[in-house]
Amino acid sequence: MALGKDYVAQECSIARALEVIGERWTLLVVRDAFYGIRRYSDFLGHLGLPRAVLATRLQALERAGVLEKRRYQDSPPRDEYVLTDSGIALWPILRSLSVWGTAHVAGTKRLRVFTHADCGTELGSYGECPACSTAVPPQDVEMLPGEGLDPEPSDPVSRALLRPRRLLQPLEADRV
Amino acid sequence: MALGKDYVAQECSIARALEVIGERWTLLVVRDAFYGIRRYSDFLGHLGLPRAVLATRLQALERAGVLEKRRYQDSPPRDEYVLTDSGIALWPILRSLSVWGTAHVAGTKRLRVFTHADCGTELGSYGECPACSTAVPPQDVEMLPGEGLDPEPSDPVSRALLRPRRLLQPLEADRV
DNA sequence: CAGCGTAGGTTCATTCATTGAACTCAAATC
DNA sequence: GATTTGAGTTCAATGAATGAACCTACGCTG
Repeated sequence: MALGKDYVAQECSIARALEVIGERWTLLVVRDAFYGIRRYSDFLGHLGLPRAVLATRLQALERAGVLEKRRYQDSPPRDEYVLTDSGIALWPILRSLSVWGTAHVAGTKRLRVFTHADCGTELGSYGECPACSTAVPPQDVEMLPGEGLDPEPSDPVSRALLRPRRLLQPLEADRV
Repeated sequence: MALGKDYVAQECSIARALEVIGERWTLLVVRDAFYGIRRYSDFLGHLGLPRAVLATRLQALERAGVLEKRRYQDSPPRDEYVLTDSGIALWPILRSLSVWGTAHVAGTKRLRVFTHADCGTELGSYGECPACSTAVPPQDVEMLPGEGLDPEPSDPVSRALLRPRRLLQPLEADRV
């Protein structure tokens, strides 16, 4: 988001946050990173966005310190994009967006259910566990498919995401 | 956000939420509504966005049921835009964005401080009161200027917002 | 009552971002 | 040697954002 056109005039931490994660597709890339997606081609296949936009977003998120690019093999050279601590701190934002979307956008069924892995209780509005009354870190969140989800999606990433899984757990582990 | 270019392929409540509030400027309009701004000209002066964009956003938010347009005088006819219950439910999203922006975007000082009006305690990350351990509804949130804020802003709306005030309280009440 | 001011918009040309398709490049595999 | 695969970059066409100017209905002032 560039100059004059950016939110620079805004003395506001919300505006600053939106400078980083407010562009089109950006938060969906971050969401996918929470789902365990780490590779360019998996983001591409799952999000269905233009390659050029994905490359731009990944670079911007890396520069902002939300994602870290790391080499996972040398020959051929391949990199993966992993959430940093700063990126993991975005979880409450995604959680509150998801809660609001389910409750207030017409026709949104429960598509995914998030539970506290330790006790199986469904998370509250802020991502806390009502039973244990603690904030649940994303590592301890279990994601389960909800009723509204297509049971036979065409792309392999969506198919892998139909299985219950921990947030942040790399997708490679249980690829079909 | 139109077709093919929208997030329709995404079976995801986050994507649905972003369809409504994910466009440029939209969340800042909503933020201003929480600050008590209700009139076209006040949004315009405070946000500094093009009039055409403001008109488009206000209409979209009204259609989505986030804002309600209501006539507050008949001659000349004047309308104001007020948050609906669905709009007020966006508060946790704004709160978590603000917390993340302050903590993780370089150089962001505390610009505004939010406290539980009943007890004066500063809100926690999710907008809860650590002292009373309850979620604080925006009506009960007091907003105070932080250190990083310009003490002599040029536009009258920013000047009015330097005073401590309740969220959602109409700005007209204490206009300078 | 003529002229000016004001709130709340539209319209318009220019600039900028997004899209979708095609192209590149290096390494691995057939 | 030919093909495939991952990870990009380049490019023309489309769509959205910007900033300025214009419009309209009403109220106010002299």
